[in-house]
This record gives sequence, structure tokens and C-alpha cells, in this order.
Amino acid sequence: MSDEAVDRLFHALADATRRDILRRCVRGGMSVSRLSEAYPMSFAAVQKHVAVLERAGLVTKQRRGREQLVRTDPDAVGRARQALDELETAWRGRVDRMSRLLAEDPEKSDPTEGPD
Amino acid sequence: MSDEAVDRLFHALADATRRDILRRCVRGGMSVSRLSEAYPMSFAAVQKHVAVLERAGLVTKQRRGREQLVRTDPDAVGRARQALDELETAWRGRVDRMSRLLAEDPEKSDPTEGPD
DNA sequence: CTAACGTACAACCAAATGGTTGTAGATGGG
DNA sequence: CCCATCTACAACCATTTGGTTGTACGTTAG
Repeated sequence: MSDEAVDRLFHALADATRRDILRRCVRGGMSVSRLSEAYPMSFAAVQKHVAVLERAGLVTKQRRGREQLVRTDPDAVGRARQALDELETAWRGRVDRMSRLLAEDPEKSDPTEGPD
Repeated sequence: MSDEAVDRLFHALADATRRDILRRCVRGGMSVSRLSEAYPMSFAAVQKHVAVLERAGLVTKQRRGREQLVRTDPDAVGRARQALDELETAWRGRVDRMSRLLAEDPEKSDPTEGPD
């Protein structure tokens, strides 16, 4: 997963309204206007939240007549969990050879020699 | 975990620089100025990123002389994972534990026989 | 003591975020 | 067809975010 994808994923999750939308849309069948009745904000504001979730890959939209049905992607949490796993794996794998990397300047980084 | 705590947690994770700081500080012993040498930005900017991570409970700081050593909280990822679990648990409660299972295996549409 | 280092923090700025209202385009019902 | 509904999107505004620079303060080295 790219850095930007992880950015979008965690950013989308970092808002209580959006997390609530995710919970409400697991069953699908929720139109955006129906959703917007649940929150103390305008239809357009909810539309924007849904757009953020969609760009993050957390929900999908499906047309039914003039309505747009929102559905939480069942694998959404799995992907977020994987992003956390990659974070954790990265640091565990790096731990033993970290000290050299830390001491170096990005400018004059020469992997063949280093403090030890 | 409160909504605000989850907000702070995911917001802190939604930035590539901050995720990199987490990776670099697992071993501890990194001063903020040492850290700031690794990024193309000012010391003050890195200081702010560390503050965001600290408010989210992802790192702790410890004084050593005039330095401030940053260390990633070993339980940090665990807490993020728990936040995801709570999200998912809320789904299950609302869904009556059916739709996700059905989506995976349309064949086993008998809930009395499903796993779990 | 003085100088250099590491940190803290304030002031400032551009861009993004989260909200609003208004307008316009599809779609379905009578 | 006409109208109400649902959606899309633009323009606008206040606040936050992510960066900068500058200044002040504590600590260590000489």
C-alpha cells in the first residue's frame, strides 16, 4: 500500500462522524440523504464525508434509481489492520541494523561504511 | 477509548513523516535534534510532529541531560488495533453477525452451521 | 563565566479541512 | 409533462494543519 493510500485510510478513520457512517453502512442500502438525517449537519457535509471514505477505499456507492446507496467495504478494517502490520513489521525488521541508519545524514549516506 | 482519543490516534498515524518517526524510535535513545536531521524540514517542524505523536499516546519523551529522548510506545500499535476492533465489534452487533459471513461464502447461507 | 548545544514556544503564513448555502442535473411519481 | 426528490458540485468562510523563522531558556563543555 502506498504512503498516500495509508494517509487517506487513517485520515478517513480520524473522524467520529465518518467512523459512525462506516458502522451504519455495513448492511448497505443507506442512501446519502437517509444518512444525512442522522447527523446535525447539512446534506452536503455528509456527502463530503462519504467522499472522503470513498477515496480511502472504505465504502463504495451504488446507484439505485435516483438514490446512491452507500456500503462499507467488508475488507476495510482488514486493510487498515494490514497497514498497522506493515508499520510494525517495518520496525521489527529494522531494529537490529537500525543504529547505523540513524546516525547517517541523508546527504552523505554511504551504506558501505558506517559507524559500528 | 474516547472518540477524541481515537481521533488523535488515527490522525497521528495519517502522516508519512510521523509513521517514519515511529519506526525510527522503537529502540528509543533518539533525541529530537538527531531525529530532525533525517527529514527535509526544520527542527521545529519535527518537534511538532513528535508533539502530535505524544498527544496521541504513540511516543513518550524522557530527558537525558539537555536532550529529550523519544521512544515509541511498544503498545502503540496494539491500541490502534484495539480501536479498529471496537469499530468492527460495533458492526457485528448491528449486523447480527450475518451479512459479513454471507458475503464471503454464499453457499453456507445457514447461520446455524457457520463458523464462529 | 562563556560559548555552544538542545529544547521550548510564539508569531506568522499557505494550504487543507469541515462546515455552510446556492445552483444545476437526473430520476421517479402523479 | 410537471414536480418533488436525490445527488453533484461550486463558491465561500472559519479553523486547523504543517511548515517557517526568531527568541528565550536550561544544560554541558572549555
